[in-house]
Order: sequence, then C-alpha cells, then structure tokens
Amino acid sequence: MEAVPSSLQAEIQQTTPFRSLSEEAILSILRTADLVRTAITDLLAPAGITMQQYNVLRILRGAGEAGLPTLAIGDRMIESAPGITRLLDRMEAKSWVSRTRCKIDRRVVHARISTEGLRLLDNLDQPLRSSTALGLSGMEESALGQLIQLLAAARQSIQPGEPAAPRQTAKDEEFASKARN
Amino acid sequence: MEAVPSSLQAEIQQTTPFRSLSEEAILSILRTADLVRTAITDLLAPAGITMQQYNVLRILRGAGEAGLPTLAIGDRMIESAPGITRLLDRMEAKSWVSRTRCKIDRRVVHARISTEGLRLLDNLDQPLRSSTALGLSGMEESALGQLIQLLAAARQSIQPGEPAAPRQTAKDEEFASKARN
DNA sequence: CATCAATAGTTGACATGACAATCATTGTCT
DNA sequence: AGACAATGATTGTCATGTCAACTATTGATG
Repeated sequence: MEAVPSSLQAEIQQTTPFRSLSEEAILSILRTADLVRTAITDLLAPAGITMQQYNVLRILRGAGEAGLPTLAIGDRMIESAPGITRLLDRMEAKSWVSRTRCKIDRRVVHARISTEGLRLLDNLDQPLRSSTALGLSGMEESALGQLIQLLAAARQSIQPGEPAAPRQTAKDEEFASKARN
Repeated sequence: MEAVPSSLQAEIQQTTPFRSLSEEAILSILRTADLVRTAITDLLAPAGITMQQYNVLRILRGAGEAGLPTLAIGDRMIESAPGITRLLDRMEAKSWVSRTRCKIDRRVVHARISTEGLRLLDNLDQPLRSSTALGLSGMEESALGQLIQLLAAARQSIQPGEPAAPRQTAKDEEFASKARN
C-alpha cells in the first residue's frame, strides 16, 4: 500500500468524532454486515427460509448425492454442532433435507438435500446471485476489489497469533460462513 | 492448481472461485464482521457481560442521570423493543441498571445506569478502546480510512431507494448498532 | 364525558447461537 | 477380550432477535 495524501485522512478525521479510526472501522464493519444480513434475510423471507438454512442447503447441494455428515456441515459454516443438529431438524421437517445414519460408522449421520430443497434453491439462486438485488452493484469493480482486500487485511489483523485453523477453502456452495475464535 | 500467484488478485482468485466480486465482497463483509463480533464477545465474556448489554450500558452512560426510555434505547441500537425489555430485565437483575416509571407519562419507563454499571464500564473501556486488543491496530491509518469509506459506499449501495430513516448521529456512547429496515 | 386511535412497554412463541453434559460408537491399549 | 479415550451427534439451558398480540396510558374527538 502506498502512502495516501494526508488530505484524505484529514477529511475523514474531520467528519468522524470517533476515538480512533480503528474503532470507526470496527463500527463500520459491524453496521455494514448487519445491513447485508437483513437485506439477505429479507430476500429469503418470502420463501420461508432463513439465511442459515439457505446456507446449509447450498452446502448440501455442493455435497451431492452422498450428502454430508452433520459436523462437516458445521465445519463449513464454522458454527457449533448443536446448532446444526437443530437446524437440520427444522429443515428435515420441511422436507428440504433427509438424514440417514451411516452404515459404516454408525455414529455418523449424513444429511442430503432433497428434490424439493434443490427446487427451492434453484428458485432462490438467481435473485441472490445477481447481486443486483443485494446492492453493491452500484460499486465499481475496482472499489469492490479494494474492499475485499482491505477486509482480508482486517481479518488478518484481528486474528494475530492464532494457530490458524486450516483455512477452509471456500468452495462453490458456500454462501456465508461464521467466524470462530 | 500451481498457478503461481503473481498478483494479489490472482492469489485471491485462486482461493475464491466466486461468481462475482460483489458476492465475494458480501461474504468478506459477513466473515469479517463475525470475526470482529466474536473478538469483542471474547473480550467482554470474562466480565460476564454480552456485547448487547455492554452496548446498552454505554448508551445509558451517555444518557446520564435522567436515564432513557426503553424505546429510546431500542432506537439507538436499532433493535426491536422486545429485545430491549428483556435485555434490561437481565441487566437490572445484575444491578447494572435501574428502571423507574415516569411520573409525567406513566407509559414510559426510564432506565438508568447504576454505579456498579459505571464501574463495570470503566473497567472495560480501556481494553476495548485501545483497539490493540481488538486488532486492526496492525493496519495502516490510510488503509483504515479507505476501508471506512468503502464500507460507507457499500452501505449506500445496499440501501438504495429507502426513505432513509433519519440517520442517527453516532454519538459518543454508541459502540455498535444494528442495521434495520 | 365516553369512545377510540396512538403510544410505550411487555409477554408469548419460535429460530438461532453458544456451552456444558450426555449417549452411542469406534478405536486403542494392555 | 475389557477398559477407556476419542469421535459424532444430540439434548438441555440460557441469551438474543423477531413477529404478533396484549396491557396500560394518553390524547383527541364527538
């Protein structure tokens, strides 16, 4: 990163009565994420599905016929296992997924997306994927690129000495995941 | 797979086969926010206080002796009223706040921060304010400035035609708020 | 003054999220 | 084999967040 003319900084300082840029950045991140979250939630609501459920569906679609063990889903969403179990409970009740106990290792339970689940996803993919609905379409590509990089830097900065759990390779199916520790 | 990442962008592309920059940006925002959230949560946990509760305390500290009506708190956190009621229930149980019914308008209930609440805040302010603990201290000032601006742009882009509820002027006491609408 | 809409809070019901504890199975070690 | 630690899921409990419905007041209106 090259040094930026202090004019920009002055400008910012002027308009932000925050203790520090760092704190303002934190606030900005939280606020923006909440906006995004509610935007997505609102988009999904008509279909009667929550963000987390949608997330699981996408993960399961990516997993294919074989399905995925409960904990594996939890890993991808980096959410605690108990949550997944209950999430799947509700999704199974809506027939979006089915669960079967593994015959090889009877401790494992595989969850698979159902035809209905796939249909639901197909209907939802477009509106969400075309980020038009989600906004951000108004931003320039270069700005988005910068934003992405800066956020990556922020995450780096937040997670300093952590043993760095094997960074999950964000596959195609994931939509949003949670941070841990 | 051995595509030697010459540029940063290539590096990112390599690990993130996202449909669009926009979507990747959204994911980045969500992930980063969650990281921040858990970082803050972890910082507060030892004191036995949650982020929301800490938030309310700061708002109440800002409100001073007079206290603040329940719904007013909700407005500042842009959180639904029911949540505030129960949040205050728990906080009152811990004697961090007290509530009194307004004599002029008996529908209103004022919440005030207690001495204990103030003491708690004093103990927590430093570690949180010195964003050292929270990370982001590793980022350059200029990068933080850029990040803040880009996030602001993103929020603009997300909330397009909304009637734009009167933007709350982020006062001193607020720490984090939620998005609404 | 009696009725009623609006306002401020609260309660009820349900979905998450996080932690601790528990159950069933596997794998290991002796 | 028999005891036990480790693993995969699930259940219990508590804090939140959201929506709908309800209570208590206030204020406005005829």
